[in-house]
Amino acid sequence: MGKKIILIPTPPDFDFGECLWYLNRNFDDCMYQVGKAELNKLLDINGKLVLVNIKALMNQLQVSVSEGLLTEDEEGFLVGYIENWFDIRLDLSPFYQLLEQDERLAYMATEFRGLRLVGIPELFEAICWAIIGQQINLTFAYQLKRRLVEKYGRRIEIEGGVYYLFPEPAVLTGVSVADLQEMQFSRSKANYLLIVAAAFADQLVGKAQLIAMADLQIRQQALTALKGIGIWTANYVLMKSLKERSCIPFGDAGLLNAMLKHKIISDKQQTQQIKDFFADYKGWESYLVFYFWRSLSVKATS
DNA sequence: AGCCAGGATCATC
DNA sequence: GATGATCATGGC
Repeated sequence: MGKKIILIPTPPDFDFGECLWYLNRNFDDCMYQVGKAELNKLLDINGKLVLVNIKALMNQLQVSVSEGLLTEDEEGFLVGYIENWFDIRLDLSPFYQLLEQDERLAYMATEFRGLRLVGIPELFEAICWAIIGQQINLTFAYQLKRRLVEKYGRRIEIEGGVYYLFPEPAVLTGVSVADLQEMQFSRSKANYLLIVAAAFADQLVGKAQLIAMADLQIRQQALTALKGIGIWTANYVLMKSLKERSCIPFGDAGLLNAMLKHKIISDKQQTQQIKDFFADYKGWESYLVFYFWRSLSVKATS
């Protein structure tokens, strides 16, 4: 790998191991590779394809890149990307205090401590991933994403490993519904993906535009204006890509199962109980959702 | 075999 | 504005 190592300081309530475990839980995500205590991901930095390697040491992340030298700006971009990806610059102690007030959830504050809301910084990727994941099980969803990425995404090969970028919108606009159906996307889902790709290619939608909007409700409206994006998808995307703190993907199958599991509801129809429960987590709704999702995967006892 | 999956849309009441 | 049917396909 590259000679230069970039250091990113991390706060006390940050645990890279917990984040890695989440990334690697039971699924096969093609957008990164988790190794033993390290993470590799291909990034497009200012037009350069750069394989990034991340490890944790003491209170910092050690980041090295495959390409020779990055300019100061490019390095700044990379650091910002990683800080955003792992939501590093956030004090989680208020959230843990809230969890500890509920005996059903208090264990999360210790077992999951240091786990950050792992995001999807690229907005286009986040939207596509949310659409892919609509109404199908995650195992199948990850398969679909892999087929899409391996067919239409840019790639590099380094030391025998193959690493991918998520496909560009402009590439997907040249793809037909039938092409995607061959990969076992449903017709409607294929349609949605192409609509979103066209909107991005035409610059009708973008992360900067979304961030510039006045508030959460306006952002939700901007997203749900696109066919195929309902309120669940909008909230998922805002949580994962813009790090909105108060997004609740109501109706989410995983969220409902987690709330059943923790006996916060006894029936998936109890929408009012769900809203009431989240009312105590103002400003931390997204984190609570994320920790609920985390709770659905169980670590093997060794 | 049958229900479920990190839903959205459209028609209809 | 609420509900219900329909879509679509693999996992378990």
